[in-house]
Amino acid sequence: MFANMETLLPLKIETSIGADHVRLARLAKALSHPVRVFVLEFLSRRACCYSGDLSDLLPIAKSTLSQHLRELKDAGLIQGELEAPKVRYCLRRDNWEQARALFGDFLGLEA
Amino acid sequence: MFANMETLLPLKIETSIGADHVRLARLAKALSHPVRVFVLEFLSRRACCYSGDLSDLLPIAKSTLSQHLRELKDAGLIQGELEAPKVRYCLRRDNWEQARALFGDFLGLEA
DNA sequence: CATCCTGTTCGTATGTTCGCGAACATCGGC
DNA sequence: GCCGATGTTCGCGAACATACGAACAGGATG
Repeated sequence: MFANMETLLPLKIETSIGADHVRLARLAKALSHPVRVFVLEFLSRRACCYSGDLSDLLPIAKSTLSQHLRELKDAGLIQGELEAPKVRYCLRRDNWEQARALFGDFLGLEA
Repeated sequence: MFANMETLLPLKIETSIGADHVRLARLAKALSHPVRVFVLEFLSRRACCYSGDLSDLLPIAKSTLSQHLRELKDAGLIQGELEAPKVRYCLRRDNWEQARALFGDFLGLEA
């Protein structure tokens, strides 16, 4: 047997899955629900929108929408600011660009 | 109140989430784990590979890898053929192209 | 200050994902 | 016909995801 058996696993990790794989998977997870895809597409066209705009369009409870928005926020893809009684959501352009770059690289696409 | 209140929800569905949102979310879900991202990237470079090749590289149990491969197969992104004692996995180019098109459209990227 | 409007958070229920080892299936070779 | 090599499927527990309504928070407005 190998004396350094316990070192093999870390070696495997290094030589296979890297930070970009994890990052891309994290982004893909954020995109892994139709509602979140819709929200991102919606926001990528308009500059910003209110939570209520989305709630009017989507056939889900407000609490559910709020949860999806939080996931997008946690993934760094959107940001929300309290504005009067409403909440204004915008795309986070910096991370959106990073996402485009990562997916583009992975899929062999370009801007 | 509206007399046709019960028709509003289907209307919402039609006017918001469409088939492409669902399709993209389905693909994103397949990409939502680092191991699956790695496998796809690996396969997109080489034409095909054996399950054992991946097992040698990845720090996970074979049964776990098999599960991830099945998910990619269910998503239509890869195909596996039994070849002697091994299993040969290849990218499904047709659906891979469709995935590239969907993501490209969504992200505003071109081939 | 009470109220309304807009969203978020909480609690809960239900199902899905992830990882493993054990057991099983399949095929070539002895 | 049995064995070994290679993967898949099964069964399980822990963790996470999805959805909802009820309850809560914060700011404008009467």
